[in-house]
Amino acid sequence: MTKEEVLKEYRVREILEAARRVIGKFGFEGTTIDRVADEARIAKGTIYLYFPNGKDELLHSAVVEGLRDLTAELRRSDDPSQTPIARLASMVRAMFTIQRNHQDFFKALILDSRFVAFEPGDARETELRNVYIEALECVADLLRVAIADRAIRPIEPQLAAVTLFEMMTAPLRRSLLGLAGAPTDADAEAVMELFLYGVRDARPSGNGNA
Amino acid sequence: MTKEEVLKEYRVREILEAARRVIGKFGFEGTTIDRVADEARIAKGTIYLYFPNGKDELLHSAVVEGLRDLTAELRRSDDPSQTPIARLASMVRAMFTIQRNHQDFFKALILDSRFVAFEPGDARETELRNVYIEALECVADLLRVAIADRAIRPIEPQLAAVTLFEMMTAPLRRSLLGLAGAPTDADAEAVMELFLYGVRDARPSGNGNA
Amino acid sequence: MTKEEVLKEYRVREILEAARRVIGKFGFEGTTIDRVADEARIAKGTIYLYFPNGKDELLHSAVVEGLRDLTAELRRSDDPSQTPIARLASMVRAMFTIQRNHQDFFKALILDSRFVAFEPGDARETELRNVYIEALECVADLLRVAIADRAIRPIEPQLAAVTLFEMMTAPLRRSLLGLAGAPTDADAEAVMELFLYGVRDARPSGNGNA
Amino acid sequence: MTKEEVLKEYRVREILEAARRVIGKFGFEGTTIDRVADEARIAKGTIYLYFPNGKDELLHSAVVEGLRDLTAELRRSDDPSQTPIARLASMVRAMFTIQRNHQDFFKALILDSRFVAFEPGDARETELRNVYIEALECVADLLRVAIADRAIRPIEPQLAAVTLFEMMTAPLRRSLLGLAGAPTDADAEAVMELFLYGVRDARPSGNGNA
DNA sequence: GATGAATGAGCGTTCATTCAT
DNA sequence: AATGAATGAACGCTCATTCAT
Repeated sequence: MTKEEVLKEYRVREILEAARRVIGKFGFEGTTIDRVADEARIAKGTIYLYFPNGKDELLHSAVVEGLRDLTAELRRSDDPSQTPIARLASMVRAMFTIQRNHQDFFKALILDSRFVAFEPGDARETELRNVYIEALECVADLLRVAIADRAIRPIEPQLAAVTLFEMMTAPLRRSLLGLAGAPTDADAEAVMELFLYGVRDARPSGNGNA
Repeated sequence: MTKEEVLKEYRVREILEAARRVIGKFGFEGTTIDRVADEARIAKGTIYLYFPNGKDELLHSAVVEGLRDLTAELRRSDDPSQTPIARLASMVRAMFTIQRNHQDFFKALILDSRFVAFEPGDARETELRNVYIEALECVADLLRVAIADRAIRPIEPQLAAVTLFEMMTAPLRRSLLGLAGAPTDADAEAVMELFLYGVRDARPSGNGNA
Repeated sequence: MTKEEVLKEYRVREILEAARRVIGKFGFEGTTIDRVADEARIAKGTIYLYFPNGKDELLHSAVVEGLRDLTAELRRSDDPSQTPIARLASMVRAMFTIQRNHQDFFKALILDSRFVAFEPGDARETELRNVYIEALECVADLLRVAIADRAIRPIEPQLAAVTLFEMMTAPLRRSLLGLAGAPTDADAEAVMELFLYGVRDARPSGNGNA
Repeated sequence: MTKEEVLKEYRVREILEAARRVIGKFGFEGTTIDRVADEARIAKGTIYLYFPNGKDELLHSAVVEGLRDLTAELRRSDDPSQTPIARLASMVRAMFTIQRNHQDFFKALILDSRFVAFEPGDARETELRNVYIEALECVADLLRVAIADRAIRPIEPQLAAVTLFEMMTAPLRRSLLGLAGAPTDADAEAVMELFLYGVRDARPSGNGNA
């Protein structure tokens, strides 16, 4: 990689980080090129050197990078020597940690983003899809292992993974509604337990109607 | 109710429906007063006769009405003579039906909305919260009954309700990612089963590691 | 005059009075048809029955009527049996009284009005001119008498009349600038004295340089 | 001063001059951002670079600048080595000159401005007041000197100054009413004489009734 | 005649984008 | 490469005017 490329990558990263902070502070709708430039301490025009396609591209990249970080973190937190269930629990905890660390950005990402809002066929839609799927597959792969291991039922792994992702937003949503404080580790455990066992009462004396 | 009030309510409804269609087509960010007026086949200024506080109020009302419709539908679908579990299943199916009927709007609502984006203390934030909570409580109440009935475990009903709400977006999200077709009744069943039983393998020979 | 005409004149008067109150409260720029209609307790559309040419015509008429009232008041206050100087003093006092009675309206009229803002040739410009001149001539005629009477110098009566009119706004302007309280009778006397004697020191020991 | 500051000041001046021309042509109510931008041959948005607070700020600045120019001109025209009366006469002549040079603008300023139209407490109201008072004080100070010098009577200098200001608008008003041509030097002399001596006939044979 | 709901031109303002320096 | 002044399309909103009832 040439010196120029290194510099370029550094600049791109700086801009994207600034964009994430701005998104966190002002939401997607409140994110303007001016604010990102200010946050990155560069001139507005400079952004167009690194993101020639403008704002859409920049926001897209910021979201993609956020999801990639998420994926990377999920992978880093994984310890294949553990049982599948323990690994799943680790992943859930890891996602909660990331949510907490980049809280404002993920809050915006979850509540405010148009996730898949590009024109059908737009290359960016594909990329966004792929990076989301990649995060998903971390979990789905683990589910496949767990299924093979008979640790969990033979359900559709991808649907279960999406479901788990959505479940993890529940404590955040509840917090935003003022129904609870910020998500805690206890919430991570609660979500994990719901995901594993559901709500059904398994006690022998349980009411067996369905 | 006087004739004027009837007419006014009719107009308000027409505008809100137009707004919902526009939100569905263009997302929240792409929703402009011009587009709503065009969609409602009225002049731009007319909107301000019925929504004097402008766009924010209009979007807020559209979202609130959407959630109210949801709540109403949940209540209508409920048959208290059934077992709690059967009633829960009905609710899940009802929500899927609504999602299907107003698919684009709910897609925007779920993926794009700033749900709680008003200034803290804004009366609208409170209303939005309340109407969301009302929908939530339909489910939470049912969960309380089910718990009393020992049909489900003594979990925190409100968290479980939020979680169920989030879970129900999973098939929609999956569909939007191109990983599956539009949500079906089968998806409703799958979500219901996950919610009830979780993913854990309950077979006697199951691998019990945790 | 037919019954219809009487009614019409009554309505016109009501609307004009409402307009004057609104102008007083909100200034010319803040005067809208809606506000005038509200103030007159009639429907917006009704105004167009009596002022088919719309807002410009209405404001024009309100100003004209205000000036006519002023003229009428000046005439009513005049007592031809007095000396010209006493009659002038009465007129100045009368103008201050009117200013006080319709303070807000005249404040707007003096400070805010486009007095002669119509297209050249517009019939309304002519009318406005004429009604203003009519008020002016009340004073100018008196000045002519005074000149004939050798009570005042043989100056150009019309210019002197305009000047007196402008001088009378000085206490109001001073008040609006916060440099003094609302115009008082003492201000009327001071203006009158300045108009009669100027500022020059007439004392024998006075410094005679010019 | 850096090059940027010079350029900025130049632009601000250009915009303000354009604004003054537009105000002169269309009056305050007819002054739109579009027209000012057109007149200044810049894009509408550019105005907001130099007047971030928008139209109110722009109009305010235009008026303030106009009054400052007036004050500066009054000071420039003053020659302290002359007698107070001669200095007063110079000031009156100077004001007429300025009126002539920026005729349309001052016409609007005099006839159309809401001079003190901001919310009470608004910093701009204070500034406007102050700049007006500053112009006033040029004259009031001179009047104080003249009083000390016994050239004029011991009248209230500030009221006399406001009165003189108002008197100077008389020829302009007369002209606008079509009662005379544009103000001339002769009008300046006439105003000056009225201000000094009033209208009273001082001839020995004069009619002394009051 | 009286109404007021409906209209849409026109306003002030924002902000993504361009380009001369 | 980096800048930020300049641009102008597009937005939310107001309000004088019209017209069906």
